[in-house]
Amino acid sequence: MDDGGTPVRAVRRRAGRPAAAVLDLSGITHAALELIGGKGYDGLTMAALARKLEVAPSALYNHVESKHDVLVLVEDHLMSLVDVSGFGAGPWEDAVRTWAWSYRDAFATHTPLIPVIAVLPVTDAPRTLAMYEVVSTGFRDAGIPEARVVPAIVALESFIFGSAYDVTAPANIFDPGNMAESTPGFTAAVRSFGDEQHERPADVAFGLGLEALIAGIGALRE
Amino acid sequence: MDDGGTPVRAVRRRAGRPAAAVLDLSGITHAALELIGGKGYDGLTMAALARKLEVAPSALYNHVESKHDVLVLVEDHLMSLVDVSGFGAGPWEDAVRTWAWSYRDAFATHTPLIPVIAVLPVTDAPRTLAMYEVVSTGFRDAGIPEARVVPAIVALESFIFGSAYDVTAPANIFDPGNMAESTPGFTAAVRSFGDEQHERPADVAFGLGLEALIAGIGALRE
DNA sequence: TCACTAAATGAATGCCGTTCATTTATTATC
DNA sequence: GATAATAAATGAACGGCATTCATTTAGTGA
Repeated sequence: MDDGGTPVRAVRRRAGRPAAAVLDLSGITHAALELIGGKGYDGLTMAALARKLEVAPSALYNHVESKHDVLVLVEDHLMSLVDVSGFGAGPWEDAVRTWAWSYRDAFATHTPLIPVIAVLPVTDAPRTLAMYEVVSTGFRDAGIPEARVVPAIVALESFIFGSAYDVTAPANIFDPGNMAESTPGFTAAVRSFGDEQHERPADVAFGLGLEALIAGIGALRE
Repeated sequence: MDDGGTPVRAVRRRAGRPAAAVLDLSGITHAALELIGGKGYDGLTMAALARKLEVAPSALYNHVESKHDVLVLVEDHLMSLVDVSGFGAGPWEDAVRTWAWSYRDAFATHTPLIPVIAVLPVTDAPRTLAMYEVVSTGFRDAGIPEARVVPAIVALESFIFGSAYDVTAPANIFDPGNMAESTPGFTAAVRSFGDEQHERPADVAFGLGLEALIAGIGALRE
């Protein structure tokens, strides 16, 4: 596997503008995704990105203003993996389920992007905006009062972001260890949950919360 | 305001163990909170922390293993601000409301801790564990089946964490800007929401989602 | 008394994102 | 067609970051 550790070019490119541009936003995005796939977000550094693209680190700054821009590129790419196909093609509840599960799954392996998305003006991410257009239209057409569409989506997204973290939590996160005696109620609850689970714990919690949100928001329809 | 920029000590302490210990975990925690209060999490560096405590940066490593440990100290301190007083003192729904709103508020100004909490084994944070004990007992006593207590809490927490980010989002985050024409459904929804809001937008979304979760989880009682 | 441990200093390390002067090629203008 | 402006690369440098380590000094237990 190419870890981006060693440049493959035989000869160094000499200074100055090359005949054909080496870099573009799409190439930067995909190189970033490869680095993340290999070593996670720790592996995504401007130096490693430059190495993988066989340029000097400073060359990247002709195309992005900062590393934050790179994260936005990756975020907007991932957003195109979110499945909005259910809206307008069946019951609203099913569309929301498909959307929410695919949204959580897309970002569960990209949690470092969550702080970026959560406060990112939609203008900066065209595919993200396109996703909102489909979803908000789907909510309106399902009968959600227009003034409630945005808060309903925000509530669902907040739940999705938090749940994406949960997927990455270690299996023993709730093991009270040697504190078990002083926390009998919690310890019993953790045991009882562990005993009867078939699905992944994170999936049980996500399913439970999602169905509650769908029911509560669905009740707003008129 | 003390920004921790300049050490106040007149004379340098000479090398070697001092007669009385200068540092302890509580002092480190409170100095960290002061730094965060002043300049946010960008201001929380090991060097700034050392400056505020009037020690060399390396001295901190006699008390914590890494900066991550400092974040855990802060996290566990904040968890004691979460209001669990409602459990056992009135209706379950009211207890959950009090708990959830105070939990979200405690971490809305500390979102960089969320990636830390979300994957932190409870053993490492005694106050966090104590909070779970009260909440899980409250859920069980309210009639939530024992095997559902943990996923119910996890679902609520996921929503709370995501919502904490939402509080910090810029006011114009949903302004579609010059893309408004291509996203008419979303643009109309954003307008309609903006027109009639009285509360803070983040509070409307949080209230909506929280009531849905309370209703859905409450329906599990037997 | 003496070894061991705890807690401080201060110097050094390697990595990080970013900036800037410089070089070269393309594009736009007269 | 010359010339100016712009775009895209290199390579050297910067300050800041968390962390490590040798060293010094003081308290502690055998």
